[in-house]
Amino acid sequence: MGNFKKLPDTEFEIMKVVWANEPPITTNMIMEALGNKREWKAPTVISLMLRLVEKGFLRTEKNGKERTYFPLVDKEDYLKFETGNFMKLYHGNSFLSFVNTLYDGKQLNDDDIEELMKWVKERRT
Amino acid sequence: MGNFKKLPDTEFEIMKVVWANEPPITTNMIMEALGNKREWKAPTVISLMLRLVEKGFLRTEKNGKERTYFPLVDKEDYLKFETGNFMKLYHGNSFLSFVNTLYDGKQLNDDDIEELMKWVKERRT
DNA sequence: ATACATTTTAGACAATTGTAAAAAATTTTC
DNA sequence: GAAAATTTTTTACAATTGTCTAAAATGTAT
Repeated sequence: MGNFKKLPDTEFEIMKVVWANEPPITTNMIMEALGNKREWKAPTVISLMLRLVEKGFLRTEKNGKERTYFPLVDKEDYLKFETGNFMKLYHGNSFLSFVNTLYDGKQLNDDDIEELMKWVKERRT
Repeated sequence: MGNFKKLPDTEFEIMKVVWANEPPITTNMIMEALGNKREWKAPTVISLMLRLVEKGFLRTEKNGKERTYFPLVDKEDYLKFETGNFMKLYHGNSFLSFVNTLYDGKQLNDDDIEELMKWVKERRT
C-alpha cells in the first residue's frame, strides 16, 4: 500500500500497460501496446522499466535472453495516491471546487450526473 | 483561455500566491506568504517568477529597485486545464472512476455527498 | 560452430526543475 | 556622498526525465 512518489509521465504510461495485462510482462508487450502512441525504441522502454524496478513498482526476472516484469504496486492504490494528491494540490480537498471546475470546463455532462445519482443511491443501502 | 503547459510544482505554488493577492505582486509578498512552507532565498523566488514570465503566466515591471508582477492567466482557466488533464490521464475521463477512487481512499464523506446533492438540485433549476 | 537475429546493458546527452552563491544595481541613512 | 541595506541579475549546479547509440549477451538456424 501507500506512500509512493509520483511517477513521471512516461513511467506511468508503462505502468498502465503493465496493469492492463496478465504478468509476466515483456518489453515487447509494452512496445506493441503503445505502438502507435509512442514510437519508442527498445532501449527506451527497457530503461523506463529499469527505473520502475528501482522505484519499487516492478520486479523483474531474467529468463534466457528475455527479461520479464511483474507489478508490485496495485493500480487502485496508486490511483488513490494520485487522486488524493491532485485534490489537495489543485482543489484544497474541496470536492465541490472540483465538480464546479469540471462542470465549467464542460467535462461533466448530464449523463455523468445521472450515473452519479445512481451511485449515491446504491451506496445508501 | 486555454492551451497551457503544466507548471512544475514550485511555479504553481508561486501562482497560487499570486492569485490569492491583489496585484501588483512583489517578491516579498511571495516570500512572506510561503514563509513557513518554503524556506526560499530571495533569488530562488525571483528565478521562479522569471520562469513564469517566460512561460507567459506573469508579466513584470520594474519600479526603482523593486520589480512587480501581474498575473496573465486566470486561476479558473488553469484549474480547468489541470483538472481536465488529470481526469484524462488517471481516470480515462470517467467521473465514476474518479468518485469511486476518492471514496475508497476515504477522501469523500457523507457531507461531501450531501453538498453535491444540493449542487445538483440547484443546477437543475 | 558460425553467422544471424533479438534483446539487454552500459553509457550518454540535452532539457527541465529545484535551489542558491556571488556580483551588480539601486535606495536609504548618516 | 560614502557606507550600509535591499533587491535583482547572472551564473551555476545537481537531480530527474525523456530518449537513444553503441556494445555485449544470448538464442536460433544452418
